[in-house]
Amino acid sequence: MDIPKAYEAKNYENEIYARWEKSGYFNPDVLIENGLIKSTAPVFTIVLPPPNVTGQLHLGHAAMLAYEDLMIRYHRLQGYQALWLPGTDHAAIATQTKVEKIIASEGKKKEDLGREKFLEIVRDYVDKSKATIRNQIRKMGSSLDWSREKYTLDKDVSQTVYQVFKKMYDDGLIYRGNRIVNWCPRCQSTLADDEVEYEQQQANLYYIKYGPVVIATTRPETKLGDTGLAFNPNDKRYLHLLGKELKINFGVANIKVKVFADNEVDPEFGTGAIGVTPAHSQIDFAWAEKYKLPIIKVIDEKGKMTEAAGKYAGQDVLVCRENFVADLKQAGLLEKIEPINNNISICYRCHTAIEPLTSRQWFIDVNKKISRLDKSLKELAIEAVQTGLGGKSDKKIEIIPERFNKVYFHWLENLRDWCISRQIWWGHRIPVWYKNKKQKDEEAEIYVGITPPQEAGWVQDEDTLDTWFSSALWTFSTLGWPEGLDFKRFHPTQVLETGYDILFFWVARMIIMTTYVTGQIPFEKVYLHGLVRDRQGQKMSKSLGNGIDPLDMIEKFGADALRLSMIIGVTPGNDLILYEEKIAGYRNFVNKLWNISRYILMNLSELKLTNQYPQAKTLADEWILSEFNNLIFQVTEDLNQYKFSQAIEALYEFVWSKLADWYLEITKIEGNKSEILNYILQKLLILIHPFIPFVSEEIWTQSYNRNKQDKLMLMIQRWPQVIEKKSNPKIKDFLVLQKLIINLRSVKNESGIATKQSLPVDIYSKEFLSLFQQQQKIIENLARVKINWLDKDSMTANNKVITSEYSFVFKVDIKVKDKSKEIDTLNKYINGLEKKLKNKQFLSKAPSEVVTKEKEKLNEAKKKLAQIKKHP
RNA sequence: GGGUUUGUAGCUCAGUUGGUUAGAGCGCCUCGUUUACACCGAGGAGGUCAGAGGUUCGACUCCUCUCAAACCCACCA
Repeated sequence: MDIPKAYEAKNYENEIYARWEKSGYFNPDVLIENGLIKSTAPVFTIVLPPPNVTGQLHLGHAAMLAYEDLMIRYHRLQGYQALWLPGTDHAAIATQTKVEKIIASEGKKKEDLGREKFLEIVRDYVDKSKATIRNQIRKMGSSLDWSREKYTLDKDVSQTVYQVFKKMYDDGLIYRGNRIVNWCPRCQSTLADDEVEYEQQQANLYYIKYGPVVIATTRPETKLGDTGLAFNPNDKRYLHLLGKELKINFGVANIKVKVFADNEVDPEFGTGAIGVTPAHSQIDFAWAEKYKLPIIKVIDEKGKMTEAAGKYAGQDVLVCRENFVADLKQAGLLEKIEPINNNISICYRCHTAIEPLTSRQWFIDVNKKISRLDKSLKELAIEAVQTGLGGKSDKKIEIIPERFNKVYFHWLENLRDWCISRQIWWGHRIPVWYKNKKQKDEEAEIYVGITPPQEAGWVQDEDTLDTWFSSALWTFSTLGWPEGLDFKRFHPTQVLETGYDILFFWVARMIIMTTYVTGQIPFEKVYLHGLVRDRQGQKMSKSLGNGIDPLDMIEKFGADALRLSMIIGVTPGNDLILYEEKIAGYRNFVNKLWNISRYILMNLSELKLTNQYPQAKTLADEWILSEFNNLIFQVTEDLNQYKFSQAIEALYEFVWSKLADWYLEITKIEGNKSEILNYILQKLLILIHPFIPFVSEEIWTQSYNRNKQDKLMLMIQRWPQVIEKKSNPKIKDFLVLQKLIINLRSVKNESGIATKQSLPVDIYSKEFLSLFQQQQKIIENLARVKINWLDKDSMTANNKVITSEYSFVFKVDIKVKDKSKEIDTLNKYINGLEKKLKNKQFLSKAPSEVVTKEKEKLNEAKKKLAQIKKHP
């Protein structure tokens, strides 16, 4: 048989994926059509978190694909209708920015091209990018149903987007308002609150004479737009001013401010008095609503001062700041400047400083009660996780790990209205038309619809929707909501698996929108994975240059090894540290499995698919079958509880430490194991397939599917059943046997005796003599010794004797290392146990089984000690 | 300011509801090519479980505090 010694993943993986894909079996409908599962089989659905169309596959994606494919393949093997639905996201700002950069390198600007021409270029770019990412996803072995692939800008998906917009508008949940928003002057667009990041910065705190008081501010130029003066109600310094309207003279400009007191003012900061600028600060805007202050916008969308800023109109914000401060100084109004550590808000995409300003935008009202439900969006989303919605999807959403519940609730409770309009071109254009007027006109007559109004002359809103608006609909917009058969079959989905970093951006918003639109939860479980970090624990990123390219790793070690490196030792919600040696280590495991099957194939004339439980003929057989049975139980249990790491660790341990290191070695001694090896290999490949699909399928092909028939492929086999629940009492005998062999090897090794030299030993055991005699061949072969059985009388103190915890004794005519250290630790152990057993509290309060156990331990230890002392 | 997580062998991590002399992989040391595998085998060294208290008959495990690291939310006008 010409099976290579080493498994070279890259020689097999592409061909295997092609076979899987060609079979059509990623699509549950095809399995039904072929009679491989019943149409009544339970459903298990995951929608793939759609990667951005801009991107290359990175390790975050790779991890996501590994976990999701694992779940899908497990359920497919369990006989479910397993649907994993692929798709991509148009990623509005990210994509537009990327293409802008590309055309900029050719010296072009999007404004010169015009909207339509620019969008054409973006579409071309997206087409290419999509093809790349699709193939990269395939490289990981992802068993996605490509026939159902979706894209956020697909016609039907877009249709759903517009439909939902209209529904929300009709329900009064979407409104247009002139409110404060986060404005990115570079992107020239609004951002949602959670798209804003913060960065610490050294800034100046300017103390400015402000009529009768002094205020402190880091942004003097905004003071031109002040309409209020605030202090804390307990601050007696300013109480006399409460309710007054003050004229403030800045020398170069005059403003009018209303004085009010609010608990949110910190009297300790600065002078305790604040100039309030409703148009350019989130909290000031809220105060303006509360205390009915006028709103004066002094900074525009380009980051320049407006007409309202008087002589500074048209200046850049920073230029104005400089000029204004100079003017204040001149007028003797600048008291002092203090350095201060300040958090400034920046755009999460381009890190430009955010300019909060008022603007006429579209918002989703998260607090308004939906009349037919008498609940707000916020309440609905909380309910979905807290108690469940009742009705068809009465399950409540379970977040794994659970601790993220708290984070989720906290976020929702503090959620403000969500600004959904973006001033960029790439995305879903807002389905709103204005009659003969420009959208800036507040009084414009509005038409909201899925299609444009019939009459001529209506002008569509220039803006597009926040990319997360369409992503929020993803579980049902991809399944043909509301009438599609797939929607009825596969929604709610079972699991959403994604990174915890988009819990708010995406997961929470899906819950908000889906519960509102469909009355169902979008998914039953949320499995959150962590971030992939480098060896130093740093986040992998392009700018740091510490990123590992998953495609390189696949090329070098194979997709299976990469998958293992991201599953083993990883728990949900926790970050994972990845580096090349780790992946190489798991490549070795894959190779080990390969060689195990190689050995089996070389020794077995024939491999047969069978469900016949094999007959155990020897102690070793009993042991391995019992261990394997436990393994089936363990892996199934762990996977049902989403403990992926524990499941594969159990498999790893079985394959390497039990099957390869012991049982296969014993087959070389006992021979004639085809029935058992056939059984174990067959079922083991099924158990391990969700973790390492490629190598398992390849071994399967060589063992059970040499003609490469679709219907015989591993990916559609049935998950093995646990045969017997009780553990076999004979197993303990095998453990004793192992112990003896390990002890013998240890003696040989430490005495410097060559492994291959067959060492003569005398063995005596009171308890296990017959066991050892029965297993003599195994002992002699595995430990490389020649046994002479002793009876008790022939024991003498003259020979060096080794004891084991199972109270057997063997003596050999060689030097054995000093035992004093072992005696020390044993003595300590015994003392501890004796103390414990003399303790009346322990005897009375501890459960009797524990006490018995401790007594047994003490006896064992004493016996052992006695034997060591007798034969030092 | 509020919150979360983490701290166990040189490194990466397990350790189920408190009941072993605390485990694994990698790395390290010694030996080794025996009918699959050197991407291997055998043996071995290595830990006062961050620290201090407390609860308990008993704590790596539960509670409190301290120290250290990472992250999230709010935000300083």
